[in-house]
Amino acid sequence: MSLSPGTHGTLVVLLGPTGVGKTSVGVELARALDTVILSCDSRQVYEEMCIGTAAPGPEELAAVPHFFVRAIPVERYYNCWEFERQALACLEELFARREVVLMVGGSMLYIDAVCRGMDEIPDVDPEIRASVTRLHEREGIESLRALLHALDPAFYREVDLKNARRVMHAVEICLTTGKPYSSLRTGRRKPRDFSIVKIGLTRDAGELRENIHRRVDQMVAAGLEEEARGLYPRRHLNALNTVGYKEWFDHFDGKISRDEAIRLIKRDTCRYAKKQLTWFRRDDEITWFSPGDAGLLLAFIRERAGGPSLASKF
RNA sequence: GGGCAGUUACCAGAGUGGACAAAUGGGGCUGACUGUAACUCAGCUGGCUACGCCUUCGGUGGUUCGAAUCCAUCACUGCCCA
Repeated sequence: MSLSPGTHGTLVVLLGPTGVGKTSVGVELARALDTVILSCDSRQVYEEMCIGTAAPGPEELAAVPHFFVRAIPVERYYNCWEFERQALACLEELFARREVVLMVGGSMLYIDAVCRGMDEIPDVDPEIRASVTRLHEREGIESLRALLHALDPAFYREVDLKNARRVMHAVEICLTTGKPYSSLRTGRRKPRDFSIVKIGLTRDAGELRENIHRRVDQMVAAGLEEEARGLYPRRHLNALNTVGYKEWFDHFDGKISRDEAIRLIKRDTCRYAKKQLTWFRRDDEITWFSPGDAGLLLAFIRERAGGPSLASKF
C-alpha cells in the first residue's frame, strides 16, 4: 500500500493520557511512516523541564527529528495561540517535502489549536494583566465580575463566574482590545489545508495508574529532585505551575516531606490523565487504539492517509 | 486486675434528645473549559420504583411522642495505675 500523495498532506495526531506510551509508539510510528514528529505538549516545549515532563530523550530524538521539544526557555510566556501559529508554519514547511507528519502529545487545548484553530485575539498587554491581577488580589473576584458585567454583559452571562482565571482573562481582553471579549469569540473552526487523522492511545485504568507510578519512580531515580531544585528560584513562572515540579517546591518550602511530594506527584499525574481522558472523550473524531496494537494502528493510518476516505470526514 | 477515654459514612473528624443521611477536610467519581490549559473551575459521594420513601452513627436491650445523642450490658481500641 502506498502513501499516495494527498493534495495537501495528512497530519496524523497521536494523543492520549499522560503515561500511556505516546512517546515510544510515536517514534515507532514515525519511523514506519518515514516522517518526523511535531510535539504537542505544553510543558515539554520548555527547555529546562526535561525529566519531570518525560520529554523524549536523546535516543528518541536521535531516532526521529522532533519539533517543539525543549524549544523555549521557561521564562518565555507561551500559549496555545502562539503554538497554533508556530505549529502551522512548521507544518507548512514539513508538508512541502512529505505527505504525512506525526503530531504527538496530550495537551488538549494545544491539539485543538492546531486541528480546529483559535480565534484571532490579540495577546494581552502585560501591564493590563498585572493590574487586573492586582485588582483581584486586593479586592477579590467580586470587583472583577462587576468590571466584566460592565465591559461585556454577554460574556458575563455565560462564564463560570466562580472561575477567577476565566473572568480575569475576559476582562484583560476587553481592556487590551477595547472591545467586548464575546465579540471576538467566534468558536468557528478554521479550515486547514491538510487532512487530519486523530489517533487516541488508551489502556486499562489500573494499568495506566501503575505505569504512571512506575514512571514517577524512574523520574526520581533519574534526578527529578535536582531538576526541580534548579528551577526553584523561578517557581512562580507559569511554566512551573506543573505537576512534578510544584510538589517539590512545596517540599523545598518545608510544607511536605520528600516522600509526600513523590506520593502527590503520582496522585496528581493520575488526576491529570483523567482530565485528559474527560476532554478527549467528547471528541468523536478520535479513533482509539491500545499501545500494544501498533500494527493495527499503522494499517489504519496507511488506509486513512493514503485513501480518499479522508476527505469525507474533514 | 483497677481507672479513664473512645468506637460516626471510603478515611480523618464534628455532632451529645427533635432543624441529621448526619458539619468540615481528605480521598474518589462525574463534568466544564478558545490564549496561564500538566492551568483554572463546578457538581456528586448510604440505598431506592428518587420534589418522596427506606436502611445507617460498634452489637444487643431499654428510657422517650422522638435517640448518633440518655441508661444498661457485651465486644473491641487507646492511655494511666497495678
